[in-house]
Amino acid sequence: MARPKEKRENIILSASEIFGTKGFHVANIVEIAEHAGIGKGTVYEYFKSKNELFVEVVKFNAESYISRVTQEVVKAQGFHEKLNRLIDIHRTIVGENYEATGVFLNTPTALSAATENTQEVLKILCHTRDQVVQLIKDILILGKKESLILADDLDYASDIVFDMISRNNIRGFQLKLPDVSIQREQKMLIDFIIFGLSKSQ
Amino acid sequence: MARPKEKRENIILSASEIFGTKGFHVANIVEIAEHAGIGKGTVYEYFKSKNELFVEVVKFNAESYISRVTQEVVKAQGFHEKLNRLIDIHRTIVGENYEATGVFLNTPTALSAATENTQEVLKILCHTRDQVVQLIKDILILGKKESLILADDLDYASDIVFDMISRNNIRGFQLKLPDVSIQREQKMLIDFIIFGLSKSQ
Amino acid sequence: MARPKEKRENIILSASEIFGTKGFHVANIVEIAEHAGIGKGTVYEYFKSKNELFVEVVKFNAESYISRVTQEVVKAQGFHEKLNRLIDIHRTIVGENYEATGVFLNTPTALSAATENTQEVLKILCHTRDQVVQLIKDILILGKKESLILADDLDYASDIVFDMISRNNIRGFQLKLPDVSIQREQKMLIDFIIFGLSKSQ
Amino acid sequence: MARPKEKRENIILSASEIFGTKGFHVANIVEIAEHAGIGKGTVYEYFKSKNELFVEVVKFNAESYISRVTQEVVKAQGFHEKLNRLIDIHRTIVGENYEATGVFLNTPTALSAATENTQEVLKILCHTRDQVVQLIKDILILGKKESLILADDLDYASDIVFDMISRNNIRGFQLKLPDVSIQREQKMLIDFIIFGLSKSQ
DNA sequence: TATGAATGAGCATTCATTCAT
DNA sequence: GATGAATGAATGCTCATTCAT
Repeated sequence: MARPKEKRENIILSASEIFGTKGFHVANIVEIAEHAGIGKGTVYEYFKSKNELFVEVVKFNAESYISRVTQEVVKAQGFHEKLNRLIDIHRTIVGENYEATGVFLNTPTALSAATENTQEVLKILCHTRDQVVQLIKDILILGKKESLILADDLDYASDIVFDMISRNNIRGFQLKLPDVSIQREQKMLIDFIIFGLSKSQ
Repeated sequence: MARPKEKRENIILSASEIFGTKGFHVANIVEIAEHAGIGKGTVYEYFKSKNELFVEVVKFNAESYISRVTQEVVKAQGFHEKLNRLIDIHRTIVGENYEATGVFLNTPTALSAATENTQEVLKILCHTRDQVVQLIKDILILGKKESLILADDLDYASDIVFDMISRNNIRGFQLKLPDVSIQREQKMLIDFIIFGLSKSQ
Repeated sequence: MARPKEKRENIILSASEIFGTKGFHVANIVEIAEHAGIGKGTVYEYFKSKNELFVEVVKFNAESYISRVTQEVVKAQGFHEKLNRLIDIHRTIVGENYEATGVFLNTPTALSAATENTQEVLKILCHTRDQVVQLIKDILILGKKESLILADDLDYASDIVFDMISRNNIRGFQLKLPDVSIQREQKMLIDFIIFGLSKSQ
Repeated sequence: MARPKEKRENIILSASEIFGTKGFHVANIVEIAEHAGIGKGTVYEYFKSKNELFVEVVKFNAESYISRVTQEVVKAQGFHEKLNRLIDIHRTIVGENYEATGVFLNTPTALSAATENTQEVLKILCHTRDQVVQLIKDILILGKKESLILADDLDYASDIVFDMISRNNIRGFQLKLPDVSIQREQKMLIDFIIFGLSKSQ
């Protein structure tokens, strides 16, 4: 017997790409199935409906995103390194699958058309966002301990930093900036986060 | 009988609302026509297709957005007031029609499903964004003149400020924050823009 | 503007034939539409779904059946003539559209597979049956007045007479009996109804 | 492991119930297999197709019906007792499996949707009906010998009696009459068969 | 032999678009 | 110009059937 887990994941991966590229409504099951190299009926062996498949796609990517980001940040030491690693891994993930991963976290509205499961999808995305924001908050707390930052309201600060990180990367990929520019922008971003416009960047 | 121009705008207004609320694919022509108080055949007298209508909707809202923002900023004096006015008017516009206006500027991906005209829509949105970013850059230049900010790369800075302003407002509306919180967050936002995390907020 | 009533009825007539010939599940909308000489989308302009169309088909045929039977019986005078006319018109109607009309009245189970609307359909069929049974009861009352029959429980009697009339005709068409035989059987049927097996037929 | 014969019959029994309850088209192989406690592939080891299974189900029930009815009637002595037993056993069988058995004999049209095998199924049902009608004819011959009935055309008479017996029972179950009423109706039915409406019932 | 994962034909339904009035 | 009846392409989903294990 084939291990269903693998096949299921295969479908999710395929669907991630198609949903990511075309959006929920333009993506269609036949294409997802063909892209996965299976018959369309098979998709329905693993997922009750297109809607359910979509929710699972979002879940899968959200979990994978969180897991990778967390692991990466844990490995780093100190405020600066952790922040850099966070920005790096975020960009890497977005780069691997521009639409399917990073974007999801950022633009819940992008999915608004999924009608039936909008609520469920939004819940997943909010939860994911909350987790990353918490991660960022921990980094900021570290930054305070290291006297690198002074901000008081770390909840707000971490929230805004998350936005900046994800917007930053989206922009990078949308504009297809060269690596050099990306690194330069990343440096500026960190400066901006720390010093705002008050310091010459 | 209404003059053609008025009828056309009537359709665009109606379509803005429906597209904005439901997204391109879930919105349908019949509903847009009914909401405009006309027959669905009439929509096709003014617009070649649903796609074209959508493009016109985006154009209309983008232009209206730019025009209102510009007028508002012009009225204000000095860096602080201009920045505040910009954030205010942005929030006002988003508030008037959450989906149809502000969000468009921010999340090109939200529209990715419009297939045929994705490119055209993206061009409009990028152009709009560029205009606001330019406006922000002018404000930042003023800020530098007033020695309120020090940043060098004002291109990058204005870009990032734009993101922050729009994300900030989206968040406000998504979380349905009370006005008091919004004002508090707006203050924090400006502080963040100017001082980053280096200053106790 | 075309008179919708006519087109609607056209679809019902077409659907009666197809549903009648093939049954609810084998019948399909495209065939019904083609048979009606229209596009399949048009069917949905007049009926919300295949299920609703089916219910309307049953309603239409039931009403038409009742109306024709009643009119015919009213025209006749006396027990014998009324009973003969009833049997005649029943056979005529069944003959015109074997499946779509008479059979419906007789074999509610034939429709059992219509799932969603089984209950609604059954209600219509029961109601129709009740109406004819009442008509028969009135004929039997007349028969008693004319001292042609003696039965006491006319409710039961009319019920059973209805069954016999409809079964009789179904059989005639299923076996494709020639007209002579049908008339002979009709005579025997009436004798049976009146005298049972007690009288030499 | 069960001997093939048993397993085959197990499937037929299971299928009888499902087909009987839901009709040919709504019934599905997975449910039949599950209800039989086997895998759906196994059904195809014993039957070539859903259609063939259906034909076998009809055959099985028809044979079982004939066999039980015949055995029961043989046991009884005299016209009255034989007729009563026939009506009794018919009702019992219908009661055991309302849809799967008695109804089949009665309403060939109920099955009309089975497309491919309609003809084969109809042949079986007609044959079964013929057998019971012959049985009834023998009873009627006995009745004539006992001078209880006078009818000449016993072919027609037995045919009509069959219809009445089966319709009568269907009605009993559809209306869910209490036992008392059923017995009362059974008495009225026999009276009707013998005396028609000429005798006060 | 028994199984159930895989498949794709088949169908109900939606909706952008056309066009006769 | 304004309308909405008519249309059929497009698509989600079901389920009988096959076949590798």
